Amino acid sequence: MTGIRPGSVTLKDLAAELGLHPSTVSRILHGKAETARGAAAPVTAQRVRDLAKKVGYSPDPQATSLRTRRTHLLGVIVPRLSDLVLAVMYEGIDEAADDANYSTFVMTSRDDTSIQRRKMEIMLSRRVDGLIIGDAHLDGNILDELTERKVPFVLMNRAIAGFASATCDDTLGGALVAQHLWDQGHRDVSIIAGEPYASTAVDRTQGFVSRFRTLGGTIPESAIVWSRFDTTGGHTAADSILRDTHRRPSAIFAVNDFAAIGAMGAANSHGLHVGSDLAIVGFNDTSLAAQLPIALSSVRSPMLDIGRVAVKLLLDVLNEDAVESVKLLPVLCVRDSSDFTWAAR
Amino acid sequence: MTGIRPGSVTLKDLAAELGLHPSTVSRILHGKAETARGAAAPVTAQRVRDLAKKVGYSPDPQATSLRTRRTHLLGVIVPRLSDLVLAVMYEGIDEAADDANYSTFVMTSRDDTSIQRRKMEIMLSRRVDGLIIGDAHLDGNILDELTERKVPFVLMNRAIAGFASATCDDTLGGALVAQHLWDQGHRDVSIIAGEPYASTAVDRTQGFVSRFRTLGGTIPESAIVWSRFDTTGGHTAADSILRDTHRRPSAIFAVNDFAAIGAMGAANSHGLHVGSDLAIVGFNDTSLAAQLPIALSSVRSPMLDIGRVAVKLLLDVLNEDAVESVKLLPVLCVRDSSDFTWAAR
DNA sequence: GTTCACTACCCAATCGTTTGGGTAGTGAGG
DNA sequence: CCTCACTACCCAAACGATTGGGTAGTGAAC
Repeated sequence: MTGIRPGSVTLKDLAAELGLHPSTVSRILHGKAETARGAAAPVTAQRVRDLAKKVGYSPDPQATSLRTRRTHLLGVIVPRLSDLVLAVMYEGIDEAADDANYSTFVMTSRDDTSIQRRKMEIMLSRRVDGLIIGDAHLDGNILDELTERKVPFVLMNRAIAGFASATCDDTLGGALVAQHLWDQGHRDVSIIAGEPYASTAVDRTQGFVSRFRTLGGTIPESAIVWSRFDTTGGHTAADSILRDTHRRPSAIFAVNDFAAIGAMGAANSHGLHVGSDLAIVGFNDTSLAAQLPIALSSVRSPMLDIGRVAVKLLLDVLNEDAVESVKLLPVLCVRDSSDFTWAAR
Repeated sequence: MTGIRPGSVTLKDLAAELGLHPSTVSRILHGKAETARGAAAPVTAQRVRDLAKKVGYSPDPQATSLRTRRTHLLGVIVPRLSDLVLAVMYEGIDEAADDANYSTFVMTSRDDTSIQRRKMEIMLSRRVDGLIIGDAHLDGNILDELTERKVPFVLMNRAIAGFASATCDDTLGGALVAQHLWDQGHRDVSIIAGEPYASTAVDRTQGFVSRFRTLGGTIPESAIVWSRFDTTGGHTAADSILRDTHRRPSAIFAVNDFAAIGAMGAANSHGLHVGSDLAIVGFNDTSLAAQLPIALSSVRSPMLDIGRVAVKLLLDVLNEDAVESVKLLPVLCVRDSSDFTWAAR
């Protein structure tokens, strides 16, 4: 690293220094093995590589992609990075992209479809090679448009039928919780279901409901409360559930840890002790769950891997390989917030 | 938006369509008012703009920056995005950058100086216009190197003497907590101090200690425990504090909300009720603090603004304006975890 | 002593913009 | 009529890399 700043030295400089033509230097430094072989004598090649390293040559990505029409840039769009779940997935993306020599742009949409559109256009105008979409809405009309415009993309976290995606098996995750709560003796349960436009919310809820019914339980429609994914959303939802005097559930399944934490707060203010008076189970097993004053049961979803897989899928799309959606397996982690046999009461 | 994909139509296409020269079109579309005036007749200018809009022309950023040597790209480096504090700051950056027509690259370093170096090189090789550094270590030797290489950069969140930074007034924040705990009657306090290489940790601790001593209190060295910034770090630190039978504090100040949450977990397992047996105060007032089963007192730091200010500072540096570090004001939010007058016991 | 196949290179166009420097044409002033 | 200052443009050379297509030179085979 002798160059004051990368970019100070160009291919032409190297060529001039060595008395070669820039094209020759280019082939040596960036060509595939075969091209490089044909391009220069081994000694010359070595001289070039040595000098390049010595002066800290690094190719100008702008120039390269102007010519090649490839930016080695991936666009990532998520609702928000202040949602730990998405942040962790993004860390997975970042790692995988880095390994594959790509860089990523990440933008946030706050789950607002017009912002979503705008940010996507920004990314496309930056000429990203492809898009990882982490904020897909179930009425995915933007996606059809992208397909038509031949923009390479894959979905992450949320799935939409007909598009390649990297997700957790949310239906199974919901089912695991239903089974657990049923086994613990809970017969009256409510669900804090999340946003109805997100497949994560819908699938987890649906997985829960269908398993619970299969086991012989009943879940009235009124027991399913849609909500935001954050703590205040969970608080509000739980509050409305607990205020209903007709039917007070013995357990609540929140499709997201933060909503679950909000629900814990609400339970508290209703004078209920989480764990003994009311069971609560979350989803994602974020790093907080186990550390809470009352440890939260949660379904662990492989967030980091979801991000990594999303990159892999997108790279496959870019290589025009066939791609299949990937559903990663969730694991239930039972903790104090739901580890209490209700039947024993 | 008629173009199938942005990038399909070029300046040359527009020019050909209108029977003009590309340079004329360029001046009309991208020139400053004065240049544009001299470049074309108002009618022509309007024709050009109309066509550009109609066919959805968007300039190729690669070509532009190849020529101008400006990428309109800002590099951001933070320890991790899965730390809510940094994630929120990044959202502030993203907003401000967007407003100023810049895009951002964000990379994570896990506070590892060698990764830090590597990621910075990646960003520089991408030719970012400047860097926002959110993971500065107090022994900031990388920074001297960057200065020497004439890389424009500013610091965020963590400050280092001699470099422009956007931070919270951490010393004051610490002092606020000291005052509060003292007023509540606490005389035996411990500090979960965070990582010693981070100015946030050091300044908050120092601000606390010096105010507490000014008030007449004593804080032995052994009452200050350095730790990681996350929940497990806080748990471990609190555990070691509470296990000490010689001296059990009535209050703990954790310089970070997550560490505070970990400390709550530890208090729990020691059979202490947070709020009445032990006061705990965190820092940053993340969105979780108020929602926890026992609401956490915390110092609110303007995280979003810190991000926004960082962008502003960096843009100033890029414009070669003089820049001054900015310290934003923290506000103490008292909640159940410390709202109990000790003196009344 | 041609022809042939290599080897080890060079040449020039190209990607899409920007920008310093022209230059025809027009109308006014002297 | 000539000069002068505009106006409204055009021209061409960059920026740094890539890539299809050369071409001199060498050694061997026929």
